[in-house]
Amino acid sequence: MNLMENARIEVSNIVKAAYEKAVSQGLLPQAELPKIAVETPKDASNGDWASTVAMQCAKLLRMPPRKIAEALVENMELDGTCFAKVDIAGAGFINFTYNMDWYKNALKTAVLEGENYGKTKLENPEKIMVEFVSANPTGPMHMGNARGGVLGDCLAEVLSWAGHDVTREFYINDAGNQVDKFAHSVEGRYIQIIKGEDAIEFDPSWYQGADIKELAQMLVDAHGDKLLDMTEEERFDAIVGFGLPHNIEKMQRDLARYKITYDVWFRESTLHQSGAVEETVKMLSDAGVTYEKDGALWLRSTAFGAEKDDVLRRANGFYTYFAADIAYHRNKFETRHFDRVINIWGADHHGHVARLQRALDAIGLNGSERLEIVLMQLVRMMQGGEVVRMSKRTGKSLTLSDLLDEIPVDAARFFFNSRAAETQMEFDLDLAVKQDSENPLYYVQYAHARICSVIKSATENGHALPNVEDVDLTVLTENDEKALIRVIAQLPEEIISAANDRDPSQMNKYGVSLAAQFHRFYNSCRVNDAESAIRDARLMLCKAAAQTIKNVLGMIGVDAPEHM
RNA sequence: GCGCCAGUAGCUCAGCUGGAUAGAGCAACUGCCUUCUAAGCAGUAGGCCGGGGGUUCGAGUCCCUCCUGGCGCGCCA
Repeated sequence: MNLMENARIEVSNIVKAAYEKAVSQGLLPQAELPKIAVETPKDASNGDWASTVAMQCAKLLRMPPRKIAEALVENMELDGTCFAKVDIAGAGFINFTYNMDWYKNALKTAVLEGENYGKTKLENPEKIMVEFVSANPTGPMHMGNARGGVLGDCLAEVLSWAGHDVTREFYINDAGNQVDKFAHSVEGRYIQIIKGEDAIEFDPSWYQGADIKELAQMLVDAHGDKLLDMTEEERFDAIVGFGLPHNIEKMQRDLARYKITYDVWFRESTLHQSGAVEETVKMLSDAGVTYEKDGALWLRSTAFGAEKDDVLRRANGFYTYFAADIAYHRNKFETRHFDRVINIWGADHHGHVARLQRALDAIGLNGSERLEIVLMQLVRMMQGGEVVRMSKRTGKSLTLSDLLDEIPVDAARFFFNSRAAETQMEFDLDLAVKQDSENPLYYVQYAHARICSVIKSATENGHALPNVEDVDLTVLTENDEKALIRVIAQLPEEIISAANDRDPSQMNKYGVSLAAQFHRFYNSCRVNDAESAIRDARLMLCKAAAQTIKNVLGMIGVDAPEHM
């Protein structure tokens, strides 16, 4: 249990005990109290914790809130708790203030736990898969993938810090219509290269990106015109067999450059080959939720509240992406035994969330509870004050590797993790390139570098970091010192909250507030000029702050530089 | 038409399960380096929290409704 959670429980217990005592003295009427409301005041001058129980119960106890608060506070026992004092404010707020022991413990915990500070150990960790990006291997990754990549990677990391057993997975859509389209696009360009532009008319359904032409050229370089002699099927296999692995390797390289590595790359085609798709569709049929119409096999989605039924197997005999997706998720739950699966999807896929969950429900996998989808709004790219349209057809899209050519990886990662998934983001490339010092990332990194510099300077003056057990931490009584300790102490709860909300952007916000409090401390409290007892305690505080920043930045996947 | 997400300072956004005078950053203005990194700090200015109803001790937060913006509603993925 972390210090914050512990304090919350103590407040609740103190209030409950005080109520019992007040009742026994006849100060308050006997009643069944609701769950004691405990919160952290926004303004630290109102104490570290507050209970609004007095207002909450005014009606129930038929007394003015302040009277209730007075009766409670009179009967409160703080000995043995982490609080030094309690007082009443405003309409009847009961405010609790930490004692020095709490500060001492908080700081010591951070120092001793070091690079593990913030981690939670769960008795029953969940086995969670985070599936993210899963871009089509038919072309380069775009800016939406850039955002999804960071959100997924950071979410996975946060979940893992919160104590879960996390697997990162990339689903490769190497089957279906998109692959056919891809093959035809490359084939067309291949023929154009061999026989000339006029030999085959450009088909508007082709992908138009330069990458398609490059692939065609590579095939020409490797095989000359030999593909023309093949049957259509052989040619298709040759193109796909070369093109997809080529693209997948490129995606892996780009993602590695983006500091994302996956545990599993899962191919959709394996589901078709193994018969898992067919088998899954049969399960749905056996469950009685399908029917045939117009030569196709349909899922009775309307029975689950959807507006329309969905096709599982097309009239041409091929399974739809939806059917494969059900099979894929069945594989996640049934074959690989994940307790929970979290997918990061673009908001444009929101229509698929419910039907996939319901289809899984229908085959007994409880998708409504165990499959969670984080919907991410797509990113609007701005350049020169104009929206840059992303389009595979025109091939004009900005790719992930373009982005990384323009701005540092850490800046991109921090930026894309700075907002919750559902907020719409604008990405101004012009600003991102030049905006260095305005970027909050540098604000946080700067705090870390500053601390390292302070510690280095201490060491150079013969004051190496002492052992935390040998330092009297209770000399840290300045407001900015205590405020910094309080922020540091929040880390474990911040991580748990980010994990539970599936919102890793909370870690960015926390990192900024931590850096801000350090900068304030730095400006008001000298470390190396202070007398030795205070200097040592402040050095400990610096060490804890640096470690906390480093852990937070590490979670986001960005470096904590020692000097800038 | 239906569904999902959003609407808070000039701009980009925080605001946790309803709580105390609604907060940051950028932009503007004023101070602070003979002292550990000024990529910093302190301060000033800037707000019918989209509109209107409702719920209650108390609403930016919850409910209803309307307005505006983004995205969906394929035998594509």
